[in-house]
Amino acid sequence: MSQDLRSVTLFDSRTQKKRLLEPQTPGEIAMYVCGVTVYDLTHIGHARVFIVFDVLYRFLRHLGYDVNYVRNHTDVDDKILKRASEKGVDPLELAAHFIEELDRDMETLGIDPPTAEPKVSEHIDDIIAMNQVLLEKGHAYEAGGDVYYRVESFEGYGKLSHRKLEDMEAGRSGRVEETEKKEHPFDFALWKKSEDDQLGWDSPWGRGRPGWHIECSVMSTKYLGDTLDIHGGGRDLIFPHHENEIAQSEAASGAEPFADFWMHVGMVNVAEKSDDGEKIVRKMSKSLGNFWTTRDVLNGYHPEAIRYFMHTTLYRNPITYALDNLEEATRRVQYLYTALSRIDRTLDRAGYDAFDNPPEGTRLADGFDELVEGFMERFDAALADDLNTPKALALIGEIARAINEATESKSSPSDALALTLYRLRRHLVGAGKVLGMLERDPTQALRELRDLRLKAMELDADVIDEKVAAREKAREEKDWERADALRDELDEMGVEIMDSPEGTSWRLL
RNA sequence: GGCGGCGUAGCCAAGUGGUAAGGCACGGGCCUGCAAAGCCCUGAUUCACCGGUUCGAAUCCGGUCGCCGCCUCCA
Repeated sequence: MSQDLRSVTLFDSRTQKKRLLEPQTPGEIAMYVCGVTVYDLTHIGHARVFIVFDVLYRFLRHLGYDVNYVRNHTDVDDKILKRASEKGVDPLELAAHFIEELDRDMETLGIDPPTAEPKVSEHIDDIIAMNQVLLEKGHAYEAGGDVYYRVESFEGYGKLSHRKLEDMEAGRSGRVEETEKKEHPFDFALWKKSEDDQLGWDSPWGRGRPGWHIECSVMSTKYLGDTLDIHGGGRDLIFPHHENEIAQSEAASGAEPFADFWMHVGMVNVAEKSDDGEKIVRKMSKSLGNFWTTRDVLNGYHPEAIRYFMHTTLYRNPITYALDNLEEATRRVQYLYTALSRIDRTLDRAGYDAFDNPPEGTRLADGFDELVEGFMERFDAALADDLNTPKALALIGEIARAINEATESKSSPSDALALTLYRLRRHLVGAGKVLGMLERDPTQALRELRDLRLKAMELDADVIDEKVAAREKAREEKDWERADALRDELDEMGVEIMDSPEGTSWRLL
């Protein structure tokens, strides 16, 4: 396929510039994203990466690209071995368990499954094969059952992270593992010897297991070829993980570049109090122990609210996880779904189910032409500019405002207004789909949002409904004093009352 | 010490050479029995600070200050 697809500009971390995405095969995209080392539940830093690339995946397909999206699970790793031995379980079973948990969280978040999700444990032979190639080409050496990559053999080492081996030496200060086995302190393990009681596979160098970086080089090229159009992951993977992947892949295949675009997602920060009471904002990470699991956050907030929150900041910038921000995002999602439900209500009033085939000669209502006609183009342009989701959200907000404006009147809508509402809904839902939002039935979504709040506030919907009903009765009797007293009671509980011609509804704040 | 990023209204956050999107909060109005929701109006002569380039800079260059990330496992 090579018809006119909208051109997409992305920021490439290697060249540190925005550039036009020009896939090797027109119309097709080969994309690889580093997944998670599965020894625990995912945290929302992982969730951010998954959401960002989910949007890219959705957007590229929305434009008509055929996307081959591979995201791995690292299920063989020393952290997994450590955790498994602590718990006295089999490492591969531990990993399998956390892959299931990850799948559960990502499904809840509405992450579309990638084309393939390969695991290290299923590619040991391929890893051994790439090691052999690297050994043959002199880019690797064996040392006492281990195999190391010889960083000085690769001229471009450092080209992604923009640093030189010499510069790193200056700051190393004993932090890089030095063994007498290594020729150079920055040489890294492609294969590690396993003790008898450790997980391992037979290899030409004895029983062992893969090093950390090799699995991504192997799996990406196996599924997508020697040159990827896009390779992504969290910012913190730039060095050493992605730098090492380049060294391995380019040295093994001889093809350059390994990836045309390197995309890196900014860190999720968290605000904390330091020891002396100062407010500090710093990176969320396992090693700092200041992380929120995706599961925790999902227990308190709607998946679409989490997605909305992630979309409020450009993917490359850091984002600060804060309850206020999640709550604001929740209210925005509520606002958007409320707008959708207003359309249904208004169209129902006029007896319209849909407006696929508007009556002959029907035009848009006055004042809505510009917004309705150019919308998807503007929306696509926002995302085509390096995934500018904040701008995309602003545009979505315009549609919702227009819907609310168009549904202000309590009377039956004209044909023109019905058509306008129909088109606005299509835009809102269509744009939402690209961001992985607004795909639920509005009534259902609003109920889900409400139920989450009920749970968080430990309230019972029946109790609220009773009070609301009692207030409605009082209102019918024009007993304003009693009605207002009941509303005050509800208000105390955090329940907000909304009267409308269709009756009284409520929501939680 | 090396490399990279950021500093835009009370808060969150786009914009990166052509004269400051959007959201939240605040204030005013419409609607309402009163509210809420929704809608309308309202806020930065200014983009950390100091110089420079330019007809023109938040946007480019140099410097200063502050914050953050990577250089060790990390998404």
